[in-house]
Amino acid sequence: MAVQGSSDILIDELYETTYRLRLFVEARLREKGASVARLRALRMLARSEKPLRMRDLSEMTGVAARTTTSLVDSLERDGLVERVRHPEDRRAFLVRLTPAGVVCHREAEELDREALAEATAGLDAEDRERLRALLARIREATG
Amino acid sequence: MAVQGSSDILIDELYETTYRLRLFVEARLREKGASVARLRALRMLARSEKPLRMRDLSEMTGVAARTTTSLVDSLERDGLVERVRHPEDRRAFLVRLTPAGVVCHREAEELDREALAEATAGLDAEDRERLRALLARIREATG
DNA sequence: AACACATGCTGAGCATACTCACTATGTGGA
DNA sequence: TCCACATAGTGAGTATGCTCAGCATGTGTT
Repeated sequence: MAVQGSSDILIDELYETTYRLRLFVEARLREKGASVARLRALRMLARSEKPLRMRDLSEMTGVAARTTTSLVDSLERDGLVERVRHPEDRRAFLVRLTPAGVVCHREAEELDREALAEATAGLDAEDRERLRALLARIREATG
Repeated sequence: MAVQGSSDILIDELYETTYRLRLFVEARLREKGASVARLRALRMLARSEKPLRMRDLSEMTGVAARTTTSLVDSLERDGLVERVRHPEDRRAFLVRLTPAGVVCHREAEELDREALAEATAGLDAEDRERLRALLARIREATG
């Protein structure tokens, strides 16, 4: 019982830490019209040599296809990406960064790096390895 | 640069771990018509001697007042809680568990304990303390 | 008593995620 | 060739969170 009680608290702290970290990063990204979800998509588009299909973007960012539709809608409204018909597959769209999207990505990436470095400043290399190992053990247990 | 790159990965792992853990727990709670958000509210109502004001429930669960309104709407639709007018403050409602809510809470609490114990089964007491300390250091850096 | 301000809750609207159902299109086998 | 099945994207609906605006009510001050 005492052991179970202690995992409750531990997991609460894990949730709380992740939540606060997210707020911390979101607050900085918002200044440049970005967000964690947006940055993930912009990053994949920037890394890719060629425009990406919606499907590929979904898989690379790790969210459901439907979520990508909404996200790309919003990025497109803001002029950061554009959808182009796939030249060979008429079902598909290709998504690519606009010049404004390239700029937004670059700035957001910089802010993200700064924020994450700041958030983990209290951890040295050994701490990071230790944390990584502990998190990996939880992931193993949760499939 | 290498250091910043490594915090990226570390934080991604933190997000990923929390996300998967959430799915793991949600899947179990769903069987009983509960969820993480619902359980948090049911738990506070169960712990309290007296019915709680919406405001108090918000503070105890750590979410915005508006979020509590929607959550209580949903719990009320499912017959797990009920709103009663506050006898002295006509602006306020008191929220209390119904008998069905008491049962749902008890079952969800049990499933939650099991799931969390399972998720953290790979960690001994020392690991937990270490993880807790590392998380605390991130929280310190993020305000 | 009356006004100013604070508090309690909810409507409206947004962001991020999900599932399920559907349309349009591609593809492989009979 | 044509039918069955798979795949690409999105509409509809839901859950969980947020902010801002607004109404009703409480409270304290003059």
